[in-house]
Amino acid sequence: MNRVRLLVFNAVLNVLDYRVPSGMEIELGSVVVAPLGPRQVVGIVWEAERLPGNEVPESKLRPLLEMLPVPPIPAPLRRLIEWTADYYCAPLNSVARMALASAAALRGGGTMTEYRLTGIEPKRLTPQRAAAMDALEGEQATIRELAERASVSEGVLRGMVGSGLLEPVVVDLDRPYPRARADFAQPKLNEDQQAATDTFVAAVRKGTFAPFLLDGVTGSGKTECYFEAIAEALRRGEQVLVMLPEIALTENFLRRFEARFGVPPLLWHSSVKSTERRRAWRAVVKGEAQVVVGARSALFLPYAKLGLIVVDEAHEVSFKQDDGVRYNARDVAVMRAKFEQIPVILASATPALESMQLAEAGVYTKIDLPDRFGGATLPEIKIIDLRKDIPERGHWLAPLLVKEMQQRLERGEQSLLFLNRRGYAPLTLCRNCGFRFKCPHCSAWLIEHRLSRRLTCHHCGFEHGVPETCPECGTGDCLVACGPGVERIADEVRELMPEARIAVVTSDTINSPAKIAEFVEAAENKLIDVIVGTQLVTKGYHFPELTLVGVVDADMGLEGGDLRAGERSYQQIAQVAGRAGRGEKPGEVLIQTRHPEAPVIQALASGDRDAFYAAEAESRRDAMAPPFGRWAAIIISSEDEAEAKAAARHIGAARPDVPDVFVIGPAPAPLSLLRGRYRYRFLINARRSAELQTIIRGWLDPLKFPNGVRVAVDIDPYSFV
DNA sequence: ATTTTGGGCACT
DNA sequence: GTGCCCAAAATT
Repeated sequence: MNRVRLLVFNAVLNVLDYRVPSGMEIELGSVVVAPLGPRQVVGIVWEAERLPGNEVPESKLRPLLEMLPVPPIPAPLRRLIEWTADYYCAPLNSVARMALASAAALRGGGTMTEYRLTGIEPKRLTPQRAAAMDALEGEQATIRELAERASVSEGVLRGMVGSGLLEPVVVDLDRPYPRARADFAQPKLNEDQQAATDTFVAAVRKGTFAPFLLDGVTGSGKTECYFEAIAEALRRGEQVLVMLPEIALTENFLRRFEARFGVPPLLWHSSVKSTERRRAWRAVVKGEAQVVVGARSALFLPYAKLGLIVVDEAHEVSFKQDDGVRYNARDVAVMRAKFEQIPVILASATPALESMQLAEAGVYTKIDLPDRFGGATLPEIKIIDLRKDIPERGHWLAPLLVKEMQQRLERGEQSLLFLNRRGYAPLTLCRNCGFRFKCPHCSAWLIEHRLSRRLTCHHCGFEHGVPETCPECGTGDCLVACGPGVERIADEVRELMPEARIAVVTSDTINSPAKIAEFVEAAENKLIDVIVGTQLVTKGYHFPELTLVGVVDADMGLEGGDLRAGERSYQQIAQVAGRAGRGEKPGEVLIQTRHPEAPVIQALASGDRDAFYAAEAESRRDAMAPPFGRWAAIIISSEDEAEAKAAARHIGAARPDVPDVFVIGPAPAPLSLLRGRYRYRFLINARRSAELQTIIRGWLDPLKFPNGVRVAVDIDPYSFV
């Protein structure tokens, strides 16, 4: 090869031609450095169609500068990147970027200095040093990380190095990870689990594309089943990717994984520190990383020999990325398995309708785990009609629910209240003049947080202290909180049951692995009577003494006109209901609603899941929504409202006139101001047969926009915001 | 996205 | 002719 096409990491340029200098041994997928104008860029040697007669003349080609010492990006991953860019109407290089960790990781090698306690017992200690000694027992990390962990300044630690309390340790950046052992612990499986396991193990051995939908009720032991598939891949020396929807779920997963395989898996998500990221990336590339557990971004890593993909909680909406490249990691995972020719397991207690349809159509093999493990029974579900069983004024818990909670407290059992709303109250207003606290950067109210005494925007993170007087009319003591959040529900429980020990579980309070571990330990040791939590508590936890789940507001998720609102509510409530009665004692679930007749609520109460899926499928068919039709959104945004509006009109004027494609808009997006950007939106509905992506590309590609305007295409949108 | 270029224009 | 600003073109 003396001439190559290179996918360069530059915002608007994708594939450029370069000359290969003699002596440089490159192949497809090689990662190289190339000159671009006066600067240097990293690129991947790409196989791309070359239009005959349209070639860049030899004289314009500049030579590649350097080949980076990493294995080439394998062909199946290059095909996946192309498929993703094509399907989601995204630039090739922004997809490809997700396959590389950082520029530093590409260079590799080297060492760094970490520090640990020497074990010397000092005679006297300053309070800061004493705190550090306590917090850093058994820890080894960089000064910066240790300082963060011990909540002291870096200066304190440097002082401790000087007086010999901390010692430096030189660490190899690429040091290997401890090996997982496929047969570390023997699993105990019931008959259904064994059958599922046998199927998975056979599929891993066969090593061809095989998508599975592992459909098992909460508590049926799905994890144990796919652990055996992982074990088989490990025995064969293959790598495994496990995707979890939220970092918050990993703590529980890590413990179970370590119990089964003897070592923790590798973690890959956005908050993994850069040095660890780099080490993990290099281990992934060399095939040394055996099992990688991660969020969406772990999907595009260049595994050397991937043998299995598992997507746990596969129905979760957070697998849909809503910024940057808007892809659905669950769907892309299946495509990756296809290109890699390996099995993929989608596990869920409440599969997405799309997945169910694909299973029915025979595209996915459906594996059922109908019973709870160890003889535990599914909880009994009852509906509380809030129109009849009315909570006290200014309260949100119906008398019946309160009575049940009090019984649990007397029996020494635990209750869980679920409300998917952080903070104390979703709206604060002035009783005197009606002023409402609004985010200056978003069209949204500020949410009051009593724990941190701040008003916060949940979209952009804007924060404001709670003022004494109304900023509009100046009246004092006039601000009233409207509506409930988990903090307010916790207050209500405190008032009703003063002796109860209450834990508020939201991303505000449980925001680190240590805090999660602390909470889980407290709950397991019965140091908590009532858990009040957001969606954070709906999954993954197993508390044997938890026998009552109360859903504070089952109607909340149904507002907003989102296509998947019904399904999402069903999944969320079914998941949180699954937390009850996981031990020997049976569980009970109380669902508070103002619409007991709604299909979602009826399906939950009767336990008739099939009826719910059938009803949901019918309403999707009517809306021409997936899987019967297709939706896409185009979101236009700018810091300048007029500019955004003009760009939206510009796009509207060029709308395609194609049969089977219906364009709605432009209209201000539901959140018309988000993070300081004004937003307009088109919705596009198409028949399944329509070439939706081709039509959208043909529509938008010829258009030009001012610099400050961003135009984003969202194929199969989840959030209609 | 960033850098280079070239045209138009005021000023010397 | 020279410097400066801005828009347009190029980047392989």
